[in-house]
Amino acid sequence: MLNTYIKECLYFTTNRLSRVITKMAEDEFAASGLSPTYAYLLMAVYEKEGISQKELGEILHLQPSTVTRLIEKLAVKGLVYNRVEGRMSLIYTTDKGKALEDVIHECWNHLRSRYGAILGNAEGDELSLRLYEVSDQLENKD
Amino acid sequence: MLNTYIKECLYFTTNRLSRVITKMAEDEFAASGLSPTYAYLLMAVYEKEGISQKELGEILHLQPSTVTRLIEKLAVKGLVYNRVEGRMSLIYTTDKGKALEDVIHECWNHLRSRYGAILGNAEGDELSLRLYEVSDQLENKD
DNA sequence: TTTTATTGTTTGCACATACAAATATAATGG
DNA sequence: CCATTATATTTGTATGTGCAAACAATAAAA
Repeated sequence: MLNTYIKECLYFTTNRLSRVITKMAEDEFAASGLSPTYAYLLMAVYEKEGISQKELGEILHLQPSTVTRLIEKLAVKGLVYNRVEGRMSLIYTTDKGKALEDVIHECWNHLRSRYGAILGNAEGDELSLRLYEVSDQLENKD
Repeated sequence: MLNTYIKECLYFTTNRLSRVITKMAEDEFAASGLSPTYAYLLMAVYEKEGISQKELGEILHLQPSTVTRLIEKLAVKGLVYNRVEGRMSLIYTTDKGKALEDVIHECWNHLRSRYGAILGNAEGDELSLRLYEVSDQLENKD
């Protein structure tokens, strides 16, 4: 049965969940005017003003080229700027960017409690952590 | 700490896992000359020759427009053709498409045992099933 | 039967992400 | 100090996916 193939395939089920949860996240983060990935990037910059793109890529687990593009767009929106330091480009939030911090945090909380309400709060967090670890395993023991 | 935000966010961890497993799947399905999604679509057609696009979308949990595009490309490769029946377009495999059945099945097995070797076979299947259910919950109880 | 609503598919557009190659800067070995 | 290698970023290009609107065909209602 195909259903079996599909339900038993981590590729498939992960991607399906990814589509579902992305939609939910976009919905919640809409209040900030950003898509979720941009919001997360911004959060990383709040935590460390002057963070390098390489570090951002490591935290968000995104390719360097992707980080370049994300920052480009955030810069166009005037939320972030970069200062080139040697071969690195260091990222800082603008005042306009800083002004979003609370909103973004709110969105994050909403999202978390939205799926928490459905899955159970503990279960949601536990699943999330599990997925994080599974990614690690699959990436490294390869 | 941002790390907490990230590890505790199902949006984030799911998408990360999605990128990791997709890469692995693309790697394994390369032997078939198809990316994984195309291979799955083809598997669905093997199971039911003359399946409608709507059904395909439901099985694969993809939007109709996406299914249209997938089929377009499979048709260009000569693996599939469609017969318009009223307002529906019914999909059939060509001989060339049928010739891939075994290869695709092999790829599927390889993929499954590759992550099974890392996560444990039972754990892999169990996780996959769990993600399937979680998707259902998030999609419906909304 | 003509009009209206519903359903299945397609088209136009947009976006997130990746890979590979190019570029630019720094570090290291001769 | 120069030549080579390593590192960080950018650019060009491609892909999978979605949404919204258009289209086509059937069904339901008037």
